[in-house]
Amino acid sequence: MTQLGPAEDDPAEEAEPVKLGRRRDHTRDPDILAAAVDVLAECGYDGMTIDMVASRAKAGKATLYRRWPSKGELVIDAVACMKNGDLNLSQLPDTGTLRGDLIAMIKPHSIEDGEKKLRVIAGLMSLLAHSPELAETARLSVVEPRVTAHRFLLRRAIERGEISPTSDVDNLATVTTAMASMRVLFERKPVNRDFLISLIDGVILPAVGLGAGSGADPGSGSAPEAPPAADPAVTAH
Amino acid sequence: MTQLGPAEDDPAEEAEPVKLGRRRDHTRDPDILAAAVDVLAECGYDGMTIDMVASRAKAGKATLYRRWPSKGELVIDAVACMKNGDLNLSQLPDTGTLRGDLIAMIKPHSIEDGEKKLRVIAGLMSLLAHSPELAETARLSVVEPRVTAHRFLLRRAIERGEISPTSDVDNLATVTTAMASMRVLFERKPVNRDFLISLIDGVILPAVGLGAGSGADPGSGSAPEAPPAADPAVTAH
DNA sequence: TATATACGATACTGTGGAGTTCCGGATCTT
DNA sequence: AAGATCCGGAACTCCACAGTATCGTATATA
Repeated sequence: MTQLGPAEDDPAEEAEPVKLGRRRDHTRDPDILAAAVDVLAECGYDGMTIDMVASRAKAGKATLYRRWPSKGELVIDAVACMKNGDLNLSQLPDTGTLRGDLIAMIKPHSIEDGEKKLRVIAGLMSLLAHSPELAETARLSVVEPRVTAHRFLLRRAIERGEISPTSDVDNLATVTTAMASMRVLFERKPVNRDFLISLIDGVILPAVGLGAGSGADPGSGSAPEAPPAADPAVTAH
Repeated sequence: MTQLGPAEDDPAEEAEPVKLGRRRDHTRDPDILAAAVDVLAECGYDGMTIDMVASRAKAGKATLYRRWPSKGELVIDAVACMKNGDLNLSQLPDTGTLRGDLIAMIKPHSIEDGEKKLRVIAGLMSLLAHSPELAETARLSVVEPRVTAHRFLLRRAIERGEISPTSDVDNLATVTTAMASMRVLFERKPVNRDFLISLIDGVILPAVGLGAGSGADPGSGSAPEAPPAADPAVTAH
């Protein structure tokens, strides 16, 4: 419904000229939505109270209800405003090799961001079953951008001739996000760099025929940074 | 804490001889726990009320509180009693090939069972962050048996010499469960036979060097049942 | 049959939180 | 300065649900 952003005016809402005293500000929206996301990540939907969000945003409870008709609507907006910024296809890494691209996508900020978003989703997962709208919003905000990014990198590797065009792009593009979700939600272990590299070298690359020999070091070592053996176009290092 | 089962007596509880009228029956426990699991799968932890469980089990609310001190304890027992039966390692399929074993694990009952258990976990996922005990119980009941089964099949394929001993067994054993979870919880699509086969032929087998040529049919076709090309020991068909 | 217990049903209490209302102060417009 | 509106704070109502208590009944022992 509502989109975040510093300030964005929907002209349809300004139809009738309001020129009295102060105009409709709703200038607290970003703070409130950010507070809602924080509380959701920590307490989940049912553990979150309107008072928590209000006090964390240093706002009055009435202010929230002036802006959103119910707790549910607020949460929908909060989830929607999590839609990722740092994953637009136009500025994904382009190192010349699939492995280089995948490694380059491992950024501490992105990992931390992803873990928090997963915790938010975990907090309202019981609602997703009964609210298709919220479920779709959550998917579009959290998993879809990451899967799309991976799919883009895989497709480019195919066009480059680096990997086979019969590779199962759709499934492979989802593997990393699925494994990270499993790790955060069920195993409660952090998604660190070593884990992601073990996925790349132990699952993704072998599955597209780029395995080092075949398969890889069963990821537990400290720094399995060594690139695979056979490589059609190694540009870096 | 409490384990399910048709009837199992903890001798420690029978210490003092109770020989009056009727003995401690608790004969309704299985019905109540099953009802709790059902309600959890449909409504989640916060959506579930004690009255729902009681009425679905055709029991009185007081009966539940005679047996469990609180809603939380009941839920812990309900989750614990979901621990799988049909996945003990001693009777996993043994077809002679990894692909045959993986395909043989696709059983409608097992899929349906798994989806329901995932829905239960989804319903109390927001609690897992604050209750390590419940989180571990859930993991042991739902994901651990499946991952262990896959790990067993992969290790056997290594011993058999069918796949490379450097295969990333731990990650690959988790892939199917992780992808199925993603599909059920986020994408809200059913885990059907075609999807699981596309995982086997598009991710697992290629990753261990058993891909058909390399990669497989990007799973959308109706019956991609054709086994891969090179195969060291084909016994079936 | 007499006794004691476990059970189902139902009424009850207490509490936490959603949503509402009101008010004083701050801020912008004119 | 005067007017109008938004905000933060705090009090309030209302309700759903956890947990308790009571009672009649069914069932098993003796």
